Amino acid sequence: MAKNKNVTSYDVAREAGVSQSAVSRVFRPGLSVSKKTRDKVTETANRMGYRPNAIARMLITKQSGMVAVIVSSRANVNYPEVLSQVSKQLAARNKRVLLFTLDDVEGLDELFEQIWTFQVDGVIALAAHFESDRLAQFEQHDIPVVLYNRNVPDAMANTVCCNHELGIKQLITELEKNNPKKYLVLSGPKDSDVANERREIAIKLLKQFSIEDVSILYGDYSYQSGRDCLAEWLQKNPAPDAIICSNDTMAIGVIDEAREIHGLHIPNDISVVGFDGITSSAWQSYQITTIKQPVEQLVKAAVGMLLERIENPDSPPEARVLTGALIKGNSVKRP
Amino acid sequence: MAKNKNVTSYDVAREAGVSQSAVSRVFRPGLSVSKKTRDKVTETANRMGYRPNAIARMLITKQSGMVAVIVSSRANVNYPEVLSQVSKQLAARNKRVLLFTLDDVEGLDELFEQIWTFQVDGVIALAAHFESDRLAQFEQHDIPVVLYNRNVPDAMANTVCCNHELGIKQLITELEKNNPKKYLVLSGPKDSDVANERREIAIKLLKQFSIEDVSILYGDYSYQSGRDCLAEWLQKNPAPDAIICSNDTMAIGVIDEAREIHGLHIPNDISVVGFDGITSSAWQSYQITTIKQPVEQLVKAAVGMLLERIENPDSPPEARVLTGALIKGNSVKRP
DNA sequence: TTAATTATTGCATTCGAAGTCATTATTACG
DNA sequence: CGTAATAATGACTTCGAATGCAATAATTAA
Repeated sequence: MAKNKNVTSYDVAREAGVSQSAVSRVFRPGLSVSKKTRDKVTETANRMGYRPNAIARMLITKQSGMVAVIVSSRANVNYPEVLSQVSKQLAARNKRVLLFTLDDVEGLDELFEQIWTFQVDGVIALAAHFESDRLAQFEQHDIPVVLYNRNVPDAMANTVCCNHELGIKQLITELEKNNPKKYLVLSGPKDSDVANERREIAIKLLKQFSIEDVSILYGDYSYQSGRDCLAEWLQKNPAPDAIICSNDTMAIGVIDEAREIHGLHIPNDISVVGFDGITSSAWQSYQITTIKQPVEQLVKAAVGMLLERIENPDSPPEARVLTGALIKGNSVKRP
Repeated sequence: MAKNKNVTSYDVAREAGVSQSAVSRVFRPGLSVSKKTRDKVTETANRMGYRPNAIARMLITKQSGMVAVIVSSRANVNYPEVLSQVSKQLAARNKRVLLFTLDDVEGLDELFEQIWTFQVDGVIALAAHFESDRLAQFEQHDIPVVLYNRNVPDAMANTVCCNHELGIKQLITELEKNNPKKYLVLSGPKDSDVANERREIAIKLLKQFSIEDVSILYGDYSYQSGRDCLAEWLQKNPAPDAIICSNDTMAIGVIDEAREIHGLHIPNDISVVGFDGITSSAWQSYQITTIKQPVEQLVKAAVGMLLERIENPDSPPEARVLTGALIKGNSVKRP
């Protein structure tokens, strides 16, 4: 069996004594074929090792069955988990993932070229920043887009995002139980939308809690930047009471630096909170109080919206905001 | 400009007053076109927003320009880094990544179906286990395969792998500096080829070092399994002097468990080594002595071999073994 | 049993670019 | 300036499956 290679529907048709159309119909669901020919074709196809050629099918149906997933290098947040969820859930809906990684804005034009030429059915962008004219291009090409982990109310694209405001409010509420005096906010990079959003929300909420003594530091989401920022701060200032980090990775860096280099005790000397709920945030040595992103549900929402948009191109853009779970770790001082 | 959608080479040809063949030639490198027509066509194409349709091109050239990357769920080792490297390096060689994730062996048939129908130019499998009849299928379909992070000498596929034997030898040499009495080997799961290889090599090398008192534990590569295995061991036995973990993640689990629950000091009470050199192995709280996989070079080798095989299908299978770097952390007792 | 339906089938065309081949325009050279 | 060599061009075919439409077969109704 399975003779492989270049067995076309014509070959099967000839062998089975039917027309090529008949073969084609057997391999498309819900088309009118008699049981007799169906069996005959199926048997012959199996015997000859025939598989419909997806490329040819794409060409005629104008559906590639592929979804472009754009991963910006900034999106390390849960990257593996998100990506594997996306792949799995798209597979369940009979779509494949065409993966694009994006390092710098330079590659953007090239990336878009690729997307047009591959005629993908849709796009899921993980934490990538697209100017609105980029989004307009997708519109022009009739390619539905879902932005994952972005919250742009006015966009013409669908978005899914974790509820930053609620999450950060919960974190601050935790921190406030000890009435810390001095707050530090360790933000992600200024060119990251998520980082900016988280930072501004933190500042706004702290104001609402009537806290004025807040300093802002800027890291780049990395472990090392968490360490560096804290080290630099401690060179000229006393230790703060609480640090709000824009992600868990920096929080881990902060904790390591505070503990190992400066002999500070977490949480007694400094309370630290993170965001994302990455695996290592729960490790015994850190046990960070953080907001766990509901990755599976976020992805489910993203995939669902995308497919809805593919099937029904006129459905209006939608923003889905899901609530993360507060993880009470051991990085915030108990009253 | 950029009117988009369904602008075909015929449209451009008509508008530019040339034949469709001419348009096609302009967009393929190295074909004979006069400067005049080239300019005219390029201008018209840009004005009309024409992009060659990759699907149609695939059909006629029988080259999809896509490489299937199969990620087994077991491959968490450096997953994000490897994947992003693969994507980047393939992009540089003008190939795209079609991503498949593999959870269980159940999905394998379906996965292979997909690969045939999508007519990918090649396959890179990350730490997936394929029986030899599976490999034979690739052969039959004339699809080159590279197995990443696997070392199967007799296979008919290309393989790239880190030098486990050398790496583990270096680790044992480090450990031996203190003449530990009791060794534990914490292996990965029995159904993982890499885990089995690392375990057997460790056992063999320990014998060569004339060490007989070795116990084997089995984890599943996860943090939690590292903790659980050590906890279980310590219930009935005294602490060992050295633990060889098959990956860094389990080593981190072991360290956390030893330190936080059992009050043991690393490295003074127990020396621990890992393997892989993942980011978190270098975090201040762990500083694991480990072998760092040369991910970039491994990927470069894998991509290089694959493309070589695509261009020259008759080139013989090859196994590339690259040497990892010994990272001297702080998890092994100094003499 | 026959006409009217309905279910199957095959023919021919289509998707969009690439490549073959024969034809025509250029250039080179004696 | 004429001829050979070369470059450029377009008409036509190809890749492999899907589908509209007309033809035929199977069912049903009368």
